Amino acid sequence: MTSSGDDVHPQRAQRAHHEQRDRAERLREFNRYYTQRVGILSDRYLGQNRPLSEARVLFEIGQGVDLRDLRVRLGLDSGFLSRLIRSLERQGLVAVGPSPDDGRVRVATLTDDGRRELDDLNERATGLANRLLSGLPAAQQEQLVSATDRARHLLRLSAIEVGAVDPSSEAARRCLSAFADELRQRFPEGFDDADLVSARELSGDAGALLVATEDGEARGCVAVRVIEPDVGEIRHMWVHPGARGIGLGRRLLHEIEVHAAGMDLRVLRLATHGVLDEAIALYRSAGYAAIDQYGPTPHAQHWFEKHLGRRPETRNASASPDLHERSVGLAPQ
Amino acid sequence: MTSSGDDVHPQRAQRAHHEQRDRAERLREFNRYYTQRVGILSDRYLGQNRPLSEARVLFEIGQGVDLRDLRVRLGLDSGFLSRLIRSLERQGLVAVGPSPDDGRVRVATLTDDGRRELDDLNERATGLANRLLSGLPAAQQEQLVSATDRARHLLRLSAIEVGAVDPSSEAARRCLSAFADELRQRFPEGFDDADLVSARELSGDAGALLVATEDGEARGCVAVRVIEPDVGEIRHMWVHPGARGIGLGRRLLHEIEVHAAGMDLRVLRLATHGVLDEAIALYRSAGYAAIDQYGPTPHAQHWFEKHLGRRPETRNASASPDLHERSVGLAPQ
DNA sequence: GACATTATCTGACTATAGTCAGATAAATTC
DNA sequence: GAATTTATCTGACTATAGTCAGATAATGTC
Repeated sequence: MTSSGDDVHPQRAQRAHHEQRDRAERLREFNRYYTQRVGILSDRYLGQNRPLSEARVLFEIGQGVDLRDLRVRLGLDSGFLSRLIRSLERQGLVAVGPSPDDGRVRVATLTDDGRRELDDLNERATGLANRLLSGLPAAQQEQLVSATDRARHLLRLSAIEVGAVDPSSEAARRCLSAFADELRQRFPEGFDDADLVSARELSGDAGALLVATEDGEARGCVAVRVIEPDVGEIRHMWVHPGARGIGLGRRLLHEIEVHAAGMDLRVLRLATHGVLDEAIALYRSAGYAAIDQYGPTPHAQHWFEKHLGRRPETRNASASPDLHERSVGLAPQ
Repeated sequence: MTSSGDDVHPQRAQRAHHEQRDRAERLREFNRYYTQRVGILSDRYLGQNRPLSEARVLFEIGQGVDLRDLRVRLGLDSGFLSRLIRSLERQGLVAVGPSPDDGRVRVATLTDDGRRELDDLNERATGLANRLLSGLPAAQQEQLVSATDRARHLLRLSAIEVGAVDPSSEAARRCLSAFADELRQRFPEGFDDADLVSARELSGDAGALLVATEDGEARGCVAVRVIEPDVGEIRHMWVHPGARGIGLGRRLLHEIEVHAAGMDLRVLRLATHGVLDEAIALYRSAGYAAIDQYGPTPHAQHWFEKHLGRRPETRNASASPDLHERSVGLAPQ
């Protein structure tokens, strides 16, 4: 599915394996330090006199929740949750009543006291975070939260699976129609579903469709279609609005390049609409060069091309950092 | 001690407060996501059939530890630890014996079985980290661990306290002598303690000495000395070898600038030796401009100067990101 | 309308994590 | 060398977190 060590040269494969092992150790080192020092933020320190599980439930209730949802979300045993809720009820922090939709389901809401308690909890958590930050000058505070933002985004990205799907499948069609819906809104001239590539053109040797899914939900797609011998065209690059800014576009582009290389394509072209600035910036930074119009490309004002090397991604760690950064696009998006 | 919101203009103070609040929320958001998704790395998933506390003890024993140290390091009740060790002993994973130095103290070591078990534990933890990373292409894996490295360094930096100390105190002298020891090794011509600024020149209106401490241990220092009306000289900038690469030099420079501004100094000068490249790079990126020699400065080949604005740090978030980055040094060190 | 399913609750358990008050023996202080 | 301190151990507790097997009532399926 993902191709981080797909390599024919044993030496390179060896090095890639080594690099990944080191990265795992770096991640573990972070985890050790973080849980030791910041575990405070989540741990019982927040609950003060309250068990952690009760505090967690209080956090999750918010505007009122089905106990059923709560159980699933927190992964709790139904008996355990029942008792937790009962205890919070006795403390006057939550009220439970039947759901209007389903008489079996019970809904928990915060009482005024409960809301106050939750505000307190939040206050304390933010206070702890602030105390942690206040040790640093503003510029370094900003660097710290930028780093944690970035890490959070990439952790989320790592939970998204990207893989080839049958373009005529229900999932594929749903994803493409969400893509079409968005283009309809963004293109001044509108967009017609007929401009989508047919399922036949994305199957077998003719092309491929990759779909990105997070917890089973489609979060983006990208397609490639053979337009000449050795030449493929990237189509339908789309990232769900709720998954933007985490590097999914860049990853999809990488994955489709790997897939295209696997189809023995040597050149990739693509056409894009002038209103899609963020896409244009992505293509440029991923090594695509502007070219003249190369064929019938509806809704397009910009055309790009990239020659795939033997390996679509240069992982040349021994080269200068600058070169590396440019070639694989380490620059922030 | 630290100056992140030291501001005379109420409006600016307001905004600074707002910014810090937002940063706290970003940190909390990271914490929520991280503990939920990666808590796996540290949590009971590692211990498999073993309670978390036993697994933690197993991790910490390593080459053999005093139970006394272990108790302090893990913050455990002595009775509790005693029972944990007893349980691991019964499982044949650790052996305990008396300490050769102190008959009261007991030392725990891993048996062969214990070592195997620890290897297993480590294997599993690295495997989990790898599984997490393997969802990403190599370039984005690298971005992720770079972000966590950076976050770890800055979290550590936030635990370091920087403050003015009496330059004739024991702590100050120890720190300065560590500084002098290092210069003796790095300067081809050697270094004489007589070249250190006297305590008198760093006291009262004449100057100041800031020391950075982590868990009570000195990790660096920096001094300022008034050399002309309105003009101060930065001296004795030093970061402990074990605390390099986390941004402490930059922070010390910032703190001394704030301190100098508080002494109504308007210009800061400094002189540095040619072999200290990393220091020279720091001064440049913090807005210091090279100048001609300005006075008797032993062991120096480079001279720098910076004019302090009313506020030594521009926190001008509304300016272009590029400008901001340049002025406060967001560039990686 | 019989039957299966689902959401919650209750009672009875267990495991883990810890706390606290002495007891004991070695080391340190005076 | 007596008194104090320190490191560990033991026994007796408590709190938290969780599991599991039914019981009950509302819903969905046929």
